[in-house]
Amino acid sequence: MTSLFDDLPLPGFESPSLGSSPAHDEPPLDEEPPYEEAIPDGLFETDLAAQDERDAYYRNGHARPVIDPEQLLAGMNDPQREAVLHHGSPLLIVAGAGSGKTRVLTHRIAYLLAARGAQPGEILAITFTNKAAGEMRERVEQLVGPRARAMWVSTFHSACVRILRRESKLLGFTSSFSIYDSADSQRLMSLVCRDLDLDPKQFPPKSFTAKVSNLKNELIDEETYADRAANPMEKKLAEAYTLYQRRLREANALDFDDIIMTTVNLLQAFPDVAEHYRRRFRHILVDEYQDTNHAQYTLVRELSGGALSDAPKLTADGDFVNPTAARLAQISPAELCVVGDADQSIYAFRGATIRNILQFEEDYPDATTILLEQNYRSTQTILTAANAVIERNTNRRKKNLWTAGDQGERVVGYVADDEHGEAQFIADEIDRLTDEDEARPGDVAIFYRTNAQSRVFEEVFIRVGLPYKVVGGVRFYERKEVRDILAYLRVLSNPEDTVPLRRILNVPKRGIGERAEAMVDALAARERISFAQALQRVDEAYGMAARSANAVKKFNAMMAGLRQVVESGAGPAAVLEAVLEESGYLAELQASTDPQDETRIENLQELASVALEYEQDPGERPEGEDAEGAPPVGSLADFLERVALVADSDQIPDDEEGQGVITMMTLHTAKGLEFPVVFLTGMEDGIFPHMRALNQVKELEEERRLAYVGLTRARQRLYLTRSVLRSAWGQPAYNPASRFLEEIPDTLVDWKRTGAAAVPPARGFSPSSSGGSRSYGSSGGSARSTTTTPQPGWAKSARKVTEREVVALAVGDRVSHDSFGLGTVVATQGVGDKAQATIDFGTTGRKQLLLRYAPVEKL
DNA sequence: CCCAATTCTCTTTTT
DNA sequence: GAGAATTGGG
Repeated sequence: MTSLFDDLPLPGFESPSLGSSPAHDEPPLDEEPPYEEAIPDGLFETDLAAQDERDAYYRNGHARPVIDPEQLLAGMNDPQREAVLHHGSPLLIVAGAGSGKTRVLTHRIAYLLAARGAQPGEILAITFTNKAAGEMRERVEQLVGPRARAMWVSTFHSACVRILRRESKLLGFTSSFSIYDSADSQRLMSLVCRDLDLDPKQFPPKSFTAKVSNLKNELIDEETYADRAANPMEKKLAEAYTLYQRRLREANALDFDDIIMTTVNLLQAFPDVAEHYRRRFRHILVDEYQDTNHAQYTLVRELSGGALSDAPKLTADGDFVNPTAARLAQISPAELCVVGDADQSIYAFRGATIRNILQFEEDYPDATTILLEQNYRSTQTILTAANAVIERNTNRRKKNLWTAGDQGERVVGYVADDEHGEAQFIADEIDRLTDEDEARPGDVAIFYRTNAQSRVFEEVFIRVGLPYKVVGGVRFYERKEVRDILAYLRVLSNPEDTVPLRRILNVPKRGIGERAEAMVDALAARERISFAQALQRVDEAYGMAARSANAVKKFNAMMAGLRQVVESGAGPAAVLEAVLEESGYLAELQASTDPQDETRIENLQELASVALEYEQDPGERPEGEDAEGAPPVGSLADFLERVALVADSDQIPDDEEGQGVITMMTLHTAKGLEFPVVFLTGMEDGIFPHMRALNQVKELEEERRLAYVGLTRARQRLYLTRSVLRSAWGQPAYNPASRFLEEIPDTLVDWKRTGAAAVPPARGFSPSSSGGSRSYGSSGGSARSTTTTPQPGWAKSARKVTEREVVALAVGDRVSHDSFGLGTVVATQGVGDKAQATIDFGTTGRKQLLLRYAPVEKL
């Protein structure tokens, strides 16, 4: 079957048209499809139905398959060719940015099928996002035809879900288990902490959630952790972890991290299951290997076998521990091919470990490494800039990207007075590029470090009328109203699932307050029944007001009615409609006068149309054993599973016909993509690199890799912008230039504007409003406006600061303090009489000072 | 006992 | 500036 989400159109996007392979990585492959006569027998079934299917397939615009192995190698450089041909030992492809790794991967798969007799069912290809999986499948399909559909090309998470659904009985849950996303996990952990009477100040549920996630990524289960917990904090965490897991189990649910960890446990605990998958998957390919965490690493190892540490387990007598283990040891390892680039590892914060790639050779002693350094994407100028930045990282395998192409234009730099000026410059520049036919909106991408930075761009772009799309941020599926309605569907699909049940209990308001809920909870605990069952027995709840009990009964009746709708065989769209009506949710929104509720209704309509499109085209039925345990195609459960694992990057607009839209996203989301024109914004110390990374070498290096990823996304034009003044969570702050800017050789950058006009306001901020933020040096772009020049936020407060002059400080300034002595400014915050500075006084330590009162002097 | 207004706290990045 | 926790009003 296709990867889980291939056919699910995402809100706000045209359905991707099949066959329009986004231009990526490489010069286009052979335009001319091979001859049909050349297709050997067996590539397609020969009966008539299959013939019809094949004809329809080609009429739909698919290229004819390439079956000539020689053609698969045409136009490749030597290392690429070697990577496609290699066989016999584990293969590590170190693929620099833009070096054609997707092409190598897809052609390798095609080659396995065409020339090495591999069956599609023997292939497992793993990527990190559904979009990447979909693209890979599509491109392989273009090469080898529809037989590619029997391959598993999917994300770690969907592949594991598939395995788990099939084997769920072994693990004691049903195949219809729910998947908790991070918001669900968060909520569940909050409930757990409350049950354990933990002081949220001392033991914040949020950090517990993060810690549990880390433990799972390290494959440490709750029992193991409980045994080793030493200090009070760890003991509490162990308690919470244990209860959290129990609650998940009771709800027949798994969280994101469980999906991987449980699959690993399954393979390790049941050798016959491991044997099954090892016999099945003879070729395992992993993309973005540098982003695998320990759990994912182990998963690959268990699936493929053959790692050094994977020696068969023997008893003291030298016998295999059991017959299955003996058989397992005899299965030759799968051919493992991993592709990655340590320089692009940007997910260490969630447990990815570079170790996996750096030590691949140690784990697999007979491994071969192939290095791809030739870049087919960017100009040499861009590559030189990127190389210069990444070279600052230590402990890194040397790698030098180069291109046979042009030098290209210089990188453009711009320093704005504030973030509005930055956005305005970018808008003007895009205007110019499109007017002069240098680029279409769809060619342009804007990257930033944090999602919050997108807002200003949106404001300006709306005003000047530039078409854009923000990828990520408050995601569609994380909007409150969408989650509320999905929670109804989840309860209908899995009645014991407590987290969504409690979410909807009083949404919309129906008179079941906190107290009533707590009483139901108490009843559940007393009777040792689930929350759902306790709801059905409200009458037994102690101390429940009659009014509340009635409200609960009304709720029960409403849910029973909805359940009937489900049992009558209605599809997800129809059920969703019934929920909107019967719950009163839609009515409440319609009655509201809050203009925000109108967008909420639109979002729900969007959700309804997603459901409808799913219902009309629910995708293909998995074949044979792949279907085992999976929810029936078209069912509510299947629909929910598809929406549960959607990622930001799955929503990136495909390069459609026409002008396209400007794409805005975080640097993390940008990985794996490329655009002719790229704006890297917010190049300021404290923004990028992020404040929290400034003081730690390791984190700073990860930020630098992130910068490297950003720089190497650009094909032809690269812009680097920063702003002198920027409002961050309420208060304005001055940030110095990003250190990454200084790491790029001067000669490569053409500064269109430097910070000259933007010296931080002089001492005391004498508020001549033209001082700090003048109108932008816009050069007659059609769409510009001075009205949005922010009335300097500090002007008002600055007026009060007349009695005493506030020292204007910037990061790096040396100061002297009357009692603390000499120090260095490490951060500044706020402006006017609220201006603060964090100052490092060496042995005295670090102090945060309100400058209005602090006796400091700038040196 | 429930709800609405008010006051706080956050924000890196994500499957 | 938004979302959650908290407090006072009904």
